[in-house]
Amino acid sequence: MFAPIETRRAADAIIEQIRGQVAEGALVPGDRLPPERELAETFGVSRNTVREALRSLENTGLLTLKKGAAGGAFIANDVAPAIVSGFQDLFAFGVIRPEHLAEARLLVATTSARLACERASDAELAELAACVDDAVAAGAAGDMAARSEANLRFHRLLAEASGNPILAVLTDAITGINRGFADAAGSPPNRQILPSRKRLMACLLARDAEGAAREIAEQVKAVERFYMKELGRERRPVQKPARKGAG
Amino acid sequence: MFAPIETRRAADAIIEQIRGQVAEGALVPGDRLPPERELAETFGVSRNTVREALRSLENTGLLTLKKGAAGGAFIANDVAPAIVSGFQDLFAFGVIRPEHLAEARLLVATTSARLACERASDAELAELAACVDDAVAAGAAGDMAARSEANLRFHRLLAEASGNPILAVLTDAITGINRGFADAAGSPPNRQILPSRKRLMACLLARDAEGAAREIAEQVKAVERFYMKELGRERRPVQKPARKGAG
DNA sequence: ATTCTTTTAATGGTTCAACCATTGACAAAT
DNA sequence: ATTTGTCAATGGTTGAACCATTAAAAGAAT
Repeated sequence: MFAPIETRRAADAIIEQIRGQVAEGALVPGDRLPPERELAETFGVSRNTVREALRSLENTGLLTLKKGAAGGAFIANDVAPAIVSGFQDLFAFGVIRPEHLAEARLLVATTSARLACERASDAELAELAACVDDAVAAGAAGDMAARSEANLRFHRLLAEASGNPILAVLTDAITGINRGFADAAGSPPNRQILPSRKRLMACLLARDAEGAAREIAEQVKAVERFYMKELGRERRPVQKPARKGAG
Repeated sequence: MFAPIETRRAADAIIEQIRGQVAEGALVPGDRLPPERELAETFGVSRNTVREALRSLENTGLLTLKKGAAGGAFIANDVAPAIVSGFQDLFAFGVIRPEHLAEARLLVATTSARLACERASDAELAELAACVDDAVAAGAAGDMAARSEANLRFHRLLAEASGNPILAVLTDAITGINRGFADAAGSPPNRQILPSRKRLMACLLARDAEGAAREIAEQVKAVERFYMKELGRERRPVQKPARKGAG
């Protein structure tokens, strides 16, 4: 007979409206929203409420807030970082565990390699080759951090060369979590990685999809084994700290 | 000689601190944060600033804010929806396009099917079978919406049965975007889907990974073809609405 | 005229104090 | 034992005020 009343929070309604405009294409990257004071009047809420909405949207990468005279809230499609940190959160909560990550890395890397073989442009192949050279140079110079960065960048470039941005985002997400491992375990030896990279580049240039997939699969597995060994050696029991509040 | 000073926003610093506590495991799901007024005093900022931070974190699914006497900010690992809406945003911005989605769907579904063959428990297999039955019943009753939901749920269950939550999250993300297609294009005919589902279930029960992967791949491709045909028929030119503000 | 400096206005960032709305616990009445 | 009323804790919202930053306009010096 009577239906329960729904009371939405004002900020959530604002978020929804802005998201809706973006989804419809009425707001495209670069567009500027009215100033906060004006939005407050338009929505009939206080400026603080508008700010809560804008800040949340900025936090998800949908908006960029710039202060100053020509400032304001601008539509930005910098959403990938939010996805990456979302996966990081899932890892922090233990929903995603290292073995899941390893499996996903293998899947994403091999798929990227296959598709890159079919679709990579000459420019992308050149960039990949240059990335390998960077890793070689960094390794020769003893700069392990730079070498590690180059190796991670290689995965990113490979995913981009696949032509599917979903793979690129996933690579970022996996890399974002993996970076913690790399910091804790140190870098795997170059003598394993670099020859594999050379062979992989040869497969890419020859458009040998299965060969490329096999090559990067072996390399990914080798790196995983290295991490597991290193981290297993100095494994600490899972932190189970004192819980605060009313758990 | 002098380095540029960094002026961080107070709310961002608070977000980072809370995220850090979660990442360290000092805050686990269910834990309750101190009340906003207390947090404001602890951080030495105003309550509004605390709220901006808490609202952003709630928006990303890391916190749940409950009002009332025993209310407060609780740690929640309900992060998956944020990832899903992140992918939806990428689609809205045109970064992810339908062909990317189709490719990803194929990859995720076939991988899920393979892994589910190896790992699915009897209970999970039973749930999958029940889901197929639901779809059959809904189709027989003419409830297209329920049938569509059951079909989408099948993908979700299959991904869960793979044992890798990353696949489950990706399935949610892809489904979230695809739902728009389903609404626009209507439901594909049952006579295509259901026999395929039966064969797939047989493969799962027989632990025939390659057979299962092949089966769901064919079905996914068929559905994609259906959508492309339906949407191509009544294709509208990409909405290019009037741009607001200073683009 | 050109260049440098100053001023000004627009805008986000933050604070404060207050009040409302909801919720759950406890007490009181039945 | 059940209902009802009261109360305190807590998030939700408001409005006004002020600060900090930025870009553009105005003005001054050359």
